[in-house]
Amino acid sequence: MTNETTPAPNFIRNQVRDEIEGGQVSKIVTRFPPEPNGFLHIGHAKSICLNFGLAKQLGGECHLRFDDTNPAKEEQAYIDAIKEDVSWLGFQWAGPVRFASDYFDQLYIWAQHLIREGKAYVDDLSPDEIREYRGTLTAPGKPSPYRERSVDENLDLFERMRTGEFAEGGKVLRAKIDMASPNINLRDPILYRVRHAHHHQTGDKWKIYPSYDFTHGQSDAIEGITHSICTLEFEDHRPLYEWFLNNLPVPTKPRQIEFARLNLDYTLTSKRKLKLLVDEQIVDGWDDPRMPTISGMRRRGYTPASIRKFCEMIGVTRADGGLVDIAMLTHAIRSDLEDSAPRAMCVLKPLKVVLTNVPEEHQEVYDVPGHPARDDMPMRKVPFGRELYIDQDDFMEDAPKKFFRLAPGKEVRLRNSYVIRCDDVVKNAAGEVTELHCSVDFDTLGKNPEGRKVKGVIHWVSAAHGVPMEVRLYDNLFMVEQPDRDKDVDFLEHLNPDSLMVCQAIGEPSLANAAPEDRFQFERMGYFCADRHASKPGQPVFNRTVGLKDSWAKIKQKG
RNA sequence: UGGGGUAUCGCCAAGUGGUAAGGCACCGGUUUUUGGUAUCGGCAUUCCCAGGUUCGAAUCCUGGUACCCCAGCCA
Repeated sequence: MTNETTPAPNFIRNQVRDEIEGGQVSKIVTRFPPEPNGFLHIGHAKSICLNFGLAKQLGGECHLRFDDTNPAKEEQAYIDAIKEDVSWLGFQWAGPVRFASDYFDQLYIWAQHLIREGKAYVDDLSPDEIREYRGTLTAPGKPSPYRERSVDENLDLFERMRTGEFAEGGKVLRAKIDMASPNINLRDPILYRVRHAHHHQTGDKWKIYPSYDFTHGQSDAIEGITHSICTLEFEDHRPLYEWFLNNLPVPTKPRQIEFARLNLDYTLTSKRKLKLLVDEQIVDGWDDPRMPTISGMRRRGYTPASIRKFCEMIGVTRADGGLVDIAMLTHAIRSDLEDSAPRAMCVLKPLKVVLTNVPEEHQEVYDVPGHPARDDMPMRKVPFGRELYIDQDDFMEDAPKKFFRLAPGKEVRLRNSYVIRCDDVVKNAAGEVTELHCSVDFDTLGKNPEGRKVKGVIHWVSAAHGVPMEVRLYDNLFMVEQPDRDKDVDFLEHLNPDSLMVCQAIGEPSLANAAPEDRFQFERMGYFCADRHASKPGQPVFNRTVGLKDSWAKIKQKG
């Protein structure tokens, strides 16, 4: 039922297609290489859809490889979460889950190879000294005094680094390239650093860990990756990526291609900052429905198809600095759920209505379609009686002309039921409306009233049959388009205090036994998803995924 | 006047010398027992700017401008 879009062309897809047609590549192999130091977010979804999507469409394969070269920041829990997110999005990796750490032995041998070739050396400079010697953006660096050590000494020192003889920060292995290069990545980049850390995959085997630069391209080469797709900030690393491939006896020569990362309105796509929100308990974990993480969006009610569609919509380019309108995302989920979500009525902010001309013992049950356009969805039973709840927002005492809902003396259609007229407004001592007395026109069930038009339709729930339930409404986590735009203002300053609103709602009986992750359209209110943690059949808890488009809100705003 | 990139409608984005796709958003009509959906129509004489080449330029050349990335023993 999901309207999966056909793949849009983009410069990478076109290039790979040309290479396949031209015979330069027989089978494409890509990889998605997350570091297990946090949860995946919507920006990663773009990369996942690109890498897995490309492989799928062009008859190749895509690997899942954890880029686990920094044990201090990584955890098994993140590995588990990432695997689940990729699967949930609907992608299967080829072969086993892979780890850069699977290649540590080979990488070590290749490091020794560079030393023997005179292309790598052990440096004793401190971190601060290394920074000084590196120079600046405009000034060239200068060679370390340890740069010309002999091959034997380097080999010996490197071996002793491995066995844990030296302290962290004391020694590093560096490539000997060019300290005066205008590309800072070529000023003798660090290959290995000493880390006496326990690694989630390799345990305590290693006291040294390879850097990203020394690991990534060679891992690609070992796996036979043909196209190593990454984001634009790695563009400056490409000469280094290629330097390793050209100076090491690697089995294949992958190519790195860069694309622009996703920037989304009102959304943070920085793992570091998202982690802060979690650590400071500003949100309820990585999968809080307000988080732009894959798991947060899942819990909010986004479907895998909607996220895939969004990624197709935004395209893939090298143009940076752009900012995607969040409306694109909400459009993607609405268009999916419009077709697939069964309908139900649920009153979020209940206001009691007594139908004075309906007898106490009166009972009616309607058979209502589960979806207005799909007769393959099961019908549901909707009971009706003397006392109902409607939403507070559907009544106004002093209603403007364009307000088509209920007001004193005015008529409105109860969705799937009769037309009623508001006769009396009951208030408490504080002057607040507590109850409405209305009368039913019994000649309006399934037909329009005689001689007049009733334009408004509102949803309702029978008071005697309604199911109380918690419903959570969400708004943007941040109040500004780019919460981390200004370097001098803490992004937390922009937090939206009203990003979560909890309602004690009353839903129609068909909602009572919803299973976790069941999705519905609450008519006129939006799309809702039973919370995968808190919701239980018989005691449902719903999260609002996204509201329906609301043209009344626009009219109201204009005045 | 360090290096590497990018500039096409409010936003995303096709387009690769032959006379500006599409989506989102927005505006208006029709249908509608969801102010939803669906459907119809509108929405860049112009492609960052200025010159130049050409019968013809968003596409080629020259010179500007703006924005993004790089000085982690992070990835």
